[in-house]
Amino acid sequence: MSRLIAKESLGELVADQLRRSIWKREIEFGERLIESELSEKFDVSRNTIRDALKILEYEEMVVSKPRKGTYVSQFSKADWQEIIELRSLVESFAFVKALPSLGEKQFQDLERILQDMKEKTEKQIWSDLFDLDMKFHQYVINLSGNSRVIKLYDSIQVQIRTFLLYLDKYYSSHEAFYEEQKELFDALLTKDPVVVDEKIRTHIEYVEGQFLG
Amino acid sequence: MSRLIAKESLGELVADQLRRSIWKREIEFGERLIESELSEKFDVSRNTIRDALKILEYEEMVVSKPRKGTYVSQFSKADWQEIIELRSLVESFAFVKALPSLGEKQFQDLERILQDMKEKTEKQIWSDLFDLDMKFHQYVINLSGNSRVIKLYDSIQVQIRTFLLYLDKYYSSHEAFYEEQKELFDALLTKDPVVVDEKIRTHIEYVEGQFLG
DNA sequence: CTTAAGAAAAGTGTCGACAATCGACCTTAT
DNA sequence: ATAAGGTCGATTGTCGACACTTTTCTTAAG
Repeated sequence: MSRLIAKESLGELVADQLRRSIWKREIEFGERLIESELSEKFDVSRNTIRDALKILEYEEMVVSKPRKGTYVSQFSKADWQEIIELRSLVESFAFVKALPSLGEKQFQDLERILQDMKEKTEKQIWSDLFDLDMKFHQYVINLSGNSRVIKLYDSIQVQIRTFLLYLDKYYSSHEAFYEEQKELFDALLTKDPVVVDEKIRTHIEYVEGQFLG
Repeated sequence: MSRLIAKESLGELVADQLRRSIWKREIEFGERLIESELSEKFDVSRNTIRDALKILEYEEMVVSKPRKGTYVSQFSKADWQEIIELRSLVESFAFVKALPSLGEKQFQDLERILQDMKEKTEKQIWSDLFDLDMKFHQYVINLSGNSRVIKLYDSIQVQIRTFLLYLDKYYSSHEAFYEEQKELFDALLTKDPVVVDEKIRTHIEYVEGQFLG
């Protein structure tokens, strides 16, 4: 990944921290982020903070109104629908496009991730389970080979991660979550574009849609 | 300067200027952009220039390597294929999604744009023709109602505009360009999702694909 | 000549300070 | 009591300066 080649800039580092803080709920949704405060807290210049906020803004994790300030995004149901719609579109496209690149090795890698998920399912550790889920999807997307789609998905995924954090309150069964993923894996095994496309859409709808009554 | 109207930040303003400069070929593809030079040229601080460059980077109009500098993007054929692929995906989705919102008024608006295109076609003014083409597509996309898709398309469109500027060297017939657009309009009139989806994909392929032998 | 090492120049990353703007509070006249 | 208008503190927008990295130039040895 490009991030490993070029050591992250200070701004990206701060953005990572902030993102995690949001995920951990140390920062509330809708909360206002004040540059000078953050500047002091992270012990970097306000300028660097602004860089970080711009990254988060690109990911739609924060919204900033000129001369008003920047606030942590509050996702409405309409927002989630938009995100899911976009994710579904991009992901089904990328998955189908990745099919030709799925060989022995790739399936083994994916199976390993699935295996890890099974463990985490037994241990009931939601956050790890989500991370693995994202890893699984990202792995396939990367095989699609369209760098712009990959980059786009990266930013969608940040939002998805935020969404899944909400989900754990509503989504009761770890096992069902795992089973769903397994079915997706099986769909990939068929290497049939129509099957995969169909499965992706129902998968996303199943995993995420049920929250949006 | 007395830009009292300026809702846009100084950075965005500079980004606009730079974008145009690239389109006008006042700045070459692949050229290195030096912050301090631009800072002097536009008479703003280097910090503001950095903001502008970040915007352009988001649009993929420039590429910047940490501590190395930022360069105007040089699009390879592979890049164009990626862009066209992504455009095709996003646009066919958005067009179909916009169908229910297409009423009397909307068709009239579109017809007017088409009319303008006809004029420009006769006058053989490529750049205006392209602008109208983009306006047409954007109009429909906006009706799709998914703000994330709209935002995504905005950034794709900047690249498309750059592409079309290349195209005019290879694309000889103004009339054919107009006729294609007219067919797209007719497809919309049917309000049939399958027809529209199909037409969008062939339209984009036709207009842009032929350049990529 | 070619190449390597090191000095100088150029350019980017980061910082603290000042200016412009916004929002809350207070005053005052109806 | 309330609404228009003014004042002040808080916060963002913009700037110039310095630190550090990369590139270029110089020069001397092989």
